[in-house]
Amino acid sequence: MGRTPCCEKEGLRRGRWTAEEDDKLKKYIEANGEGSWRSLPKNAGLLRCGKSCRLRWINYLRTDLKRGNITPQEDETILKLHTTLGNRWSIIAGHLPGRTDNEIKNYWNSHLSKKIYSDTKKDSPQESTIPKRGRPNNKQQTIIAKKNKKKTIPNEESCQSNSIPETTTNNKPKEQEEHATTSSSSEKEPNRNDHNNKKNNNNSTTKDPKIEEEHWEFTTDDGEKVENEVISTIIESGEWFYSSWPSSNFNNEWMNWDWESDGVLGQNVQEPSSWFWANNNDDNNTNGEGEEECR
DNA sequence: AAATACAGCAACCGCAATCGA
DNA sequence: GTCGATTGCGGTTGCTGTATT
Repeated sequence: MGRTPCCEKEGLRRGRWTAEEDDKLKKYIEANGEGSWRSLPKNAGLLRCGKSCRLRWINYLRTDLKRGNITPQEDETILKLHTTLGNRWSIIAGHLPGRTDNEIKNYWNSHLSKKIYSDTKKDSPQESTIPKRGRPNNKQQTIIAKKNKKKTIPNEESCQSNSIPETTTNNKPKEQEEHATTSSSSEKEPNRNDHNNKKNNNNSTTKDPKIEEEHWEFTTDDGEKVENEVISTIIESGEWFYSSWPSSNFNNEWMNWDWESDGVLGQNVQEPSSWFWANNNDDNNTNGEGEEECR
C-alpha cells in the first residue's frame, strides 16, 4: 500500500537538468504560465516529474532570480531573520528579492551555520555552543525600555502555510526549536492533514506569525539612552504569546527591563537567546524555561 | 599523478497546507 | 464537511569540483 508516488517514476529522467530540458521548460512556461505542474511535463515534452519541473523553474529558470554570491548585506539579513524565524527559509527568502529558499538554505548550511558555530566557540571556548538557559548572571544590564507603537510589516508568510510552534496539552507551547535543524521521521506527530487525520487540531488556537518592526528606547543604568529598531516575531497561541528578536540588537546580554506598550506596563527578564513565551491571562508568566516574568 | 577528504550546491523526498469538486 | 489532488516547504542526499596528502 503506502502513498501513491507524486508521479510515475518509470521512464522519467532524474538528476541534473540538461540545457535542452531547461530550454523546453522555460519556453513552455513563458508561453503558458506557471502552474499545473502535474500535467506540465507531458505538455512540455519533458520526461520529468512535475515536482522536479517546478523546482527547476523556481530555483534556476525564473527570470527574476539574482545570480551570484550572497552579498554581506544579504548575509546579515539572513542572520538576523534566522535568529527570529529559525529555518523558515521561504519567509527569509521573501525578504531577499531574487533569492530562493533553497539557495538561502544551502548558504546557511554551508557558510553561516559554521560561522555562528565558530563565533560562539570563540566567545566561550570552554563551553557548549548551545545557548545556556538560566537566571541572569552578574553581567546583566538593567534597562528601562519604552516600546513605541508597533508597525506591522505586511508579510506574505501570514498567508502561507507555515507552521508555528506546537502547543502541548495544557496549551503551553513547547520550547522553540533550539536551532531548528533536525526532524526525526521516527517520532512523527499525528498527521495534521487530518481528514487524513481530522483536519486541524482545533484545541489549538494558534495564529499565523506576525513580523513586526518595533522601535525601542532604552535608558541603561548608566543613564545612557539607546534607540533601537528590531524585527520581532509575534505568535499568539491561545492565551500564550510568543515574541522573539535578534539577540544582536541587545549585545547578546541579559537584561531586566520595565516596559510600556499602548498604556500597559510590564516587566521582563530576558536572556540573550532573545525569545519568550508569556501568558496574557496570568500574573506569573513564564517563558518556555520558566525564566520569564512579565505583567 | 593518484587517492582521499572535503565543501558546495542541485535535486530529491516526504510531509503538511491548500484547493476544489 | 469530506476527501482526493495539487502545491509548497524544509530536511536530506548525493554528485561534482577542489584541496590536501
